[in-house]
Amino acid sequence: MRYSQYFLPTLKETPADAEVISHQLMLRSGMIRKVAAGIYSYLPFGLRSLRKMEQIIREEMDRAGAIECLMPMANPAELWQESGRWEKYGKELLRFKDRKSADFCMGPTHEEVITDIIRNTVSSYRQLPLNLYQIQTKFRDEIRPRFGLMRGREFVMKDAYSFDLDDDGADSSYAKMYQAYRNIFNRCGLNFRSVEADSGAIGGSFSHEFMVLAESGEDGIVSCNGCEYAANVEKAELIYGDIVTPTATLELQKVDTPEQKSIEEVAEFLQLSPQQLVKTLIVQTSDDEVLAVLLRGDHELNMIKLTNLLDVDWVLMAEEDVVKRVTGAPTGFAGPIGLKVRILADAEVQGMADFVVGGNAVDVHFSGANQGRDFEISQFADLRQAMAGDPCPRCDSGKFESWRGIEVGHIFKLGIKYSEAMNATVLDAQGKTQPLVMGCYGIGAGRTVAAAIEQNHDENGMILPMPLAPFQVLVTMLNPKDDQVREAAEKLYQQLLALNIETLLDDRDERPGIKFKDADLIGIPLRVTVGARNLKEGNVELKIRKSGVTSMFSLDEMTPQLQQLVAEGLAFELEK
RNA sequence: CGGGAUGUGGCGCAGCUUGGUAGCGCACUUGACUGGGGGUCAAGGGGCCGGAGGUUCAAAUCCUCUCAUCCCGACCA
Repeated sequence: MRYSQYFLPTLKETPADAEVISHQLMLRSGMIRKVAAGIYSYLPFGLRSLRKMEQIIREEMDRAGAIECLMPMANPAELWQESGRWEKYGKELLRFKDRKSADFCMGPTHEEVITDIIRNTVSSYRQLPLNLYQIQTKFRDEIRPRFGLMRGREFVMKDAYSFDLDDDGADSSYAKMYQAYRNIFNRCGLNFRSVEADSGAIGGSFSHEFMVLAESGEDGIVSCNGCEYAANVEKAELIYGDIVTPTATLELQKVDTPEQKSIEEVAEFLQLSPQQLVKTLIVQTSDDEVLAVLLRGDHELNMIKLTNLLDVDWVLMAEEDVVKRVTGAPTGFAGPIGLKVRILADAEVQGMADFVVGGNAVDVHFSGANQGRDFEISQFADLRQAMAGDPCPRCDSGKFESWRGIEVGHIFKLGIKYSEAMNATVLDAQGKTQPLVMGCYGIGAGRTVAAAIEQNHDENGMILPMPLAPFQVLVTMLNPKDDQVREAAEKLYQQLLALNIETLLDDRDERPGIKFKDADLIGIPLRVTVGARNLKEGNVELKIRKSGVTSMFSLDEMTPQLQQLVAEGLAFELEK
């Protein structure tokens, strides 16, 4: 491709509304443009990366035995009513009516459509197992789209759905997808973790997330430094061992804590560490219960664990007026003593004595508080979020390390949730009707490209790994008016094209500085500079974008050199 | 959905407090020079100041409403 004839509108300055680096660089490098909040156009340069991502996914899905299909964006309401999600999915489901006033929605995921296809076409266990996938545009009307392609409303996703006769079959399908996913992200050159995750709204019995490690990630994950265990902090199990509650040694004492509300403030004010405080969170549930949850001062409540423990649809922090009604004080001073609601506590609290709690009155706390003596806890459970330093639940010696991650893939074992709701069954070998056991498997294609940029950039621009780079080689023709330079660059360009090396020839009539700045910004892995200075010696310069290392080759040596580097950059080994 | 902020040529911004002919840098067009890290000079083109309503002799500027975008939050009691 000739730059002079290409469409690659780069920006010198960072658009004001782009916050994260991948968003900034994708805009600046002419990969994408915003159309509306969370809705983007892919310009040609960005589309090339997206297509490469899709192709890697396609190859690995095919290798794992999945079969590609394509389902529509517009879904009729009936299917969604049948699964119950027309009501349940909430506002993220964008609904609309056709000209006949029939209800439709934009598909945010396609369990309903695929299950409908399968139930109408598959009736025998002999047609199983089956795994169908598509790479398709999804629409989810997110509460808060943000960070460019990272959380868009319209986005390209690969979604796969497996159908098996029984649990064992489904587990095997799941394991194949797990491995395919690891292969995909390895091939992209990403630093990622596959972690255990909560299956959340989609439902199902177990699930894994694939997390690209990056500071800007929206998720917290922990991984063991001694074994393979890794999990989303929402899910990460904690071990508590045998906890003995120490004997109280202090009297309960009221202390004035004027204007001190947060744990940090109170701890600072009383010259204690947050570990010596117990915080009391007032929550309300979908069952309309209000209850209190106690946690050690430096710990975080894990809403998902709490929701699962209580077996309710949701749990929220109580509204200000509810807190006032229950505790008799504004937020900031809640404590367990004298509370009339049910009190739960994180297991860690069981091992604490003589701690500080809120006093249920403005500017008042209690010190020397003790469970059993001063108040009763109805249940202890694992309710907190895992953090760095916590002991691993799977091995003896390991400790958690914590990371931020971008969720680029998520796989679920669904079980029979959808097949039952939608009556998708087959006959087994005994002629008995069985509901299909399903799994579903998603990858955000655009998000993965964005995550790759988050992980691979420097102050001058992005440095996409070879497998995702829009072009493999950039040939920079320094002065197109110099015949020798022009001819040399053209010759090199033609040689590379003949070898099917994806090459961008910067033949623009621009000054060198502009070309170099753009080259760094768009981050093509290999850059060849053809300039009069080196050409006098018959040489051209190679610069590796990632390392910045430059080296000189004769015109004839350059082509095989590039060929080898491209091949190395694309090489991959599959995990077994 | 709650809180905060911002909307002024393609991009980045100033002007708004204290109303009085819409500005700067980059980009763009033409010409000349220049040619290894966003170059120089000269001459140009482009803006219903997000939208609607109001106050006023006069509104980018003040008031009301509205739309859009971004950030934070929905957890630290």
